[in-house]
Amino acid sequence: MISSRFPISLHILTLLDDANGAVVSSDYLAGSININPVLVRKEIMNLRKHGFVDSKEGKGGGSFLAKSASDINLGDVYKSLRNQNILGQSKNEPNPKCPIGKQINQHLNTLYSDAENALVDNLSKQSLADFASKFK
Amino acid sequence: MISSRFPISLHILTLLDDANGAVVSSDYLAGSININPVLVRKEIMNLRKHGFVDSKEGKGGGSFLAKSASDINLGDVYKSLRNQNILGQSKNEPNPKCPIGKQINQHLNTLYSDAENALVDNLSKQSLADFASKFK
DNA sequence: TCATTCTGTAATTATTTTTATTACAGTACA
DNA sequence: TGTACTGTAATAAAAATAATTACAGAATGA
Repeated sequence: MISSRFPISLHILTLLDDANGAVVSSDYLAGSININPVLVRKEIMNLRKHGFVDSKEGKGGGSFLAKSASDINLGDVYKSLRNQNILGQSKNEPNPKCPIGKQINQHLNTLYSDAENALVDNLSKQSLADFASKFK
Repeated sequence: MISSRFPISLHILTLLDDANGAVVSSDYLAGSININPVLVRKEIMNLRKHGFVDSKEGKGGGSFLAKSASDINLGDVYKSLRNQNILGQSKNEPNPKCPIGKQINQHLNTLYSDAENALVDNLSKQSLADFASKFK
């Protein structure tokens, strides 16, 4: 299943788009998503690192989109969440003495990265603006 | 990340293909995958339910492919693992008082099922025979 | 026929991953 | 200079996964 971080990130971005440039606090975001504010701040940290949002510290601070919603594409958001290669990464360690087990991870990884590319390509067809427009 | 059940199922199927019709015990499978035999038997139960494999009880028993490896396609294997719709299914319950939160799951689900279709279509390009041939 | 070697399956426990909570330093505003 | 935020670490709680134990039932073959 797509990491639950993806819906959180998308939710944040959608709310920020909805705020129309206004600064939004992590507490407000957490309230809408219904998760802990610290988790929100962690996701924002990632979104900021990837240039999707920016934040302002201190009183009256919060986050806002760092670029136009039409310049943020959902495939890129998805990709921003992977450490290396999200989808597969079999952490399982098959028996190296088995001729199949020995090489299966290598083949699985190829399979996964192809499949994941197809998924990302699909997500990339949509911008945050497209997605957010569904709420209007 | 794709459920870790997918690699397990694929591993099982690949080993059964490799066995060339011979009956393979869940202990042997578990040994190659390096997981608990009971987990293997559970996956086999699912694979059997979907007609990919069949099993023989009792002494000398085990599992074997129920159809030709070229008639088993990886997209179908993937699909056999989902309860309803694997990928997304935001279990998160956003705040219903928030105009965005209220409807986001509905939009996420659409997004997910499109993306998942793209992924499954990609996997469907490959049969078990194609996959297994990489090991030779 | 009966000991043996399997499967099927439930119940329980252990482990890992995910999420929430607490805490507090630092920043900016008024 | 108090207040309302962010940033971040550390810890605890909860949930999801996986392993283990256990045992009934099926098929085989000595």
